[in-house]
Amino acid sequence: MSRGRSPTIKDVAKVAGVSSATVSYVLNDLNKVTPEVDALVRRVAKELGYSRNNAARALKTGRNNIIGCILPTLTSPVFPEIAQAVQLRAEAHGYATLVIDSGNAPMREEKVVRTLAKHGVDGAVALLHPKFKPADPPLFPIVSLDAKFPGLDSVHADHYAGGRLMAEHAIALGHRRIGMLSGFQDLTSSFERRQGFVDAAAGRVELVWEVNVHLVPQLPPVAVEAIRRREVTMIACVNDLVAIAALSVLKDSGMSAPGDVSVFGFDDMQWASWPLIDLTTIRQPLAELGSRAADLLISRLDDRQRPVEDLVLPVTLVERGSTARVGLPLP
Amino acid sequence: MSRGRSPTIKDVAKVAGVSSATVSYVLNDLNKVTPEVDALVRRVAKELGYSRNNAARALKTGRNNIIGCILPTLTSPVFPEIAQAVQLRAEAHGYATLVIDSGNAPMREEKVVRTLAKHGVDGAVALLHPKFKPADPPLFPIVSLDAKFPGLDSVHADHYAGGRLMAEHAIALGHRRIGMLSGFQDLTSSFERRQGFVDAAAGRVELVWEVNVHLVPQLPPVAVEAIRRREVTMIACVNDLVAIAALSVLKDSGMSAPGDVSVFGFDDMQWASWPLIDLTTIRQPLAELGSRAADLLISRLDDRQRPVEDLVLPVTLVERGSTARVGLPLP
DNA sequence: CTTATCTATTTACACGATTAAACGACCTGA
DNA sequence: TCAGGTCGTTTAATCGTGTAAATAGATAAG
Repeated sequence: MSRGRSPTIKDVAKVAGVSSATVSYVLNDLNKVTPEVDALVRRVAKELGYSRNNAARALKTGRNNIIGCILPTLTSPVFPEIAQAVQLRAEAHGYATLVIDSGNAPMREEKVVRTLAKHGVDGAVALLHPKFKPADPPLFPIVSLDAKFPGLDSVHADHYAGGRLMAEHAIALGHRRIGMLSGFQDLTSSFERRQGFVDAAAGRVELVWEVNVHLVPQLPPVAVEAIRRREVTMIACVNDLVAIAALSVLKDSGMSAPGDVSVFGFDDMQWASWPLIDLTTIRQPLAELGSRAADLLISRLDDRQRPVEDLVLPVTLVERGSTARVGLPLP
Repeated sequence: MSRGRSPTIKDVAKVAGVSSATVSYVLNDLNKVTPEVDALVRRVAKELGYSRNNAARALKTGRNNIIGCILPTLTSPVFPEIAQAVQLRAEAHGYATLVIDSGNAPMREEKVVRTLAKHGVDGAVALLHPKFKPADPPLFPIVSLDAKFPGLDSVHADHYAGGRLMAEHAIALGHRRIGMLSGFQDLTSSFERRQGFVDAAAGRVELVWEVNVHLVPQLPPVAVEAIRRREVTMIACVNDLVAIAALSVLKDSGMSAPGDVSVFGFDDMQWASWPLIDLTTIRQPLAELGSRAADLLISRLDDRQRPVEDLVLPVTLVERGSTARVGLPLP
C-alpha cells in the first residue's frame, strides 16, 4: 500500500481478517459468504483502493476480458461508428476492446488474428474478407460483421432488402435509365446490394452502364467517363463514400445533383446528412450493428456450444436532397 | 499440444531436453546460453508452435505490452488518423493498442484512465482536456497529444504558428474584414490557434465578429446569424469540421465560398481535399503526431527517469478552393 | 594437484488470483 | 447421543513466466 505497490487480494484479506479465498469469493459475486463478511470485505477493498490484477486472473482462468475488433480501416466514416458501439457495449460487460485495422487484405487479416491471439483476446468482432481462412482449430471465437460467414456467428444489415429499396424508390421517382457504381462482387455485402437492386429493377429499369469500383471516395477513369456521358438520370452507388466521389465528379464536370442527375448512396454514414453533401441513402443501423455483435460475441464466450446465430438488421430509406423526381426542374 | 492446450515453456524445455529457465533465457534474448542450445531451443519452440503467454509474463514482470490511446471521440475525421498511426507504431514495438474514446469530458477521462489501469496498460497516449487531473501517483505514464501538459511528455503541432500562417495568408489575399469561429478557449490548441491569428492580424485586419463554438459540424444560432449578416470577406475557423459547418450555412443561405466569402479551416483532415468540400486549411501532420507520440511513450516506458520532453511539429498551409483573393469575381 | 574463477545450466520460488477439497462448527432427526 | 448433512471458511495447489541463487563443470592459476 503505502509502499507504492498496489494492494493485492492478500492485503485485503489480512486487513479484513479473513482468508484470501473468502475475498476472492466475495469479489466474484459467488454468494458463498455471510452478508456481514461480504460487507466487511467490500468495505475494506474499497478503503484500500483494491483493484483486481487482470494478468493474474487471466493466467488462472484463461480469460483476459479483452475482445478484439477487426476493421478494414479506421479512416473511413463508417467503421469508427461501429467500433465505438462495440467498445461501449463490451465495456458494459467488463471487457476492454482492442481495435485493429486489417488494411483490407485477407492475408493481413490472418496476421492480425494471430497478433490478437498473442495478446490474449478472448474473442473478436471482425469485418472479414470472404477469402479469409480461419485458423483450425480457431484461436478464439469470431463474430462476423457485415456479412454471413460459414461457421461463424454474424451480424449484418439486410443488404439485399436495401438494394431492393433503392430500386423501388428510384422507380417511384420515375427513373428509367440508371447507371450503377457497384462494388467488386467478391465482397458479400456489395454483391447482395447489387443483387437486390437488380432483382427489383428487372424489366422496369434500364441499367445503362455499370462499373465496379473500390469502396473509396475516388473513381477510376472509366467511371468518370461514364458519368460524363450524361446518359442516365440516376447513379446508384454501392455506398456513401462512392456516392460522394460521384458527386465530386459531377461538380468537377459542371453538373450537379439532383438537377442534372440524381445520386443514391448506401450506409447513411454520419456525413451523408451534412448540407454540403445531403445524400439520399439507405440507412443501416451502424451503432446497433456494433452493439449486437458485441452482445453476440459475449454470449458465445459464455457458452461455446450454442448454435451459430445469424442476425439480420433491417435497413431504411433516408430521402435527402441528392435525388429528385425525374424531369422535375430545380426549385 | 495434441491435448488442445497450447504449449508452454515447460513443454519446449522437455522436448529440447533442457530446463525451463534456459528456454526463458533464450526467448528473452539474454545471451546466457551456448549457440548450440540457443539454436536448439528456438527450433523446438518453432516446431511446437510455442507462443508466450502474455498474462503469465505480465503477472511476473508487471508489464503487459499494451498501451492505451485515449481520444475524445472516434467519430470525427481527425482522431482515427492519429489512432491508426499510434497503433501501427506500437505494433512495431510489440505493443498492442487499446483505443478508447473519452467522450470529451474531463471526468470521464479520469474514469477511462482507471479503466485502462484495470486492464493493465503500461502507458497511454492521450488527448486530454486541460482540466484533467492525473492520479497521484500516476497509474501509468501518459504522453499528451495536441497540447503541452504540465508534468507529461507531449507531442503537438505548432498551433500558434498555424494561427499566424492563417492570418498572413488572409492578408496576402487582401482580406481586411474577417469573422472568426474560434473554439472555446479552455482548450489549449484552440487558444493557441486563435492567439497566433490575432497576434499576426493585429492592426492589419479588422476582426468584425467572433463566436466561440464547439468542435463539431453544427453551429449555434448566433454563429449562423453572424455569417448571414455578410459583413466579412473571410471566415477563419478553429478547425475543418467547423469550417464545413460554415460552408453548410453558406449553402443553406444561398451563398457560396469563395464567391461570397472565403472559408479557412485548420487540420487538413482527410475530407478537406474532397472536391465537394475543397477546403483551404492549415495542415498538421496527423500521422506523424501519432507515431511520434507512440515512440515517445515507449522510450518513457524504458526509462522513467528521462526528462520530460515536448515535441512540436511544424504546420503548413494548404491552399484549395474555399478561399480567393478578395474582390475577385468567380472564374 | 589443489584451489580459485568463470560459465552454462538448473533449482526453486514468486507474481496475484481462482477453486477444488478439506475442515470445523452447527443443526437435525432418529 | 450420534451419524449425517449443511454452511461458511480456510488450506493449498495451480496457472506460465521470470530470475536470483545454487550447482556443476570446465578452465586457469599457483
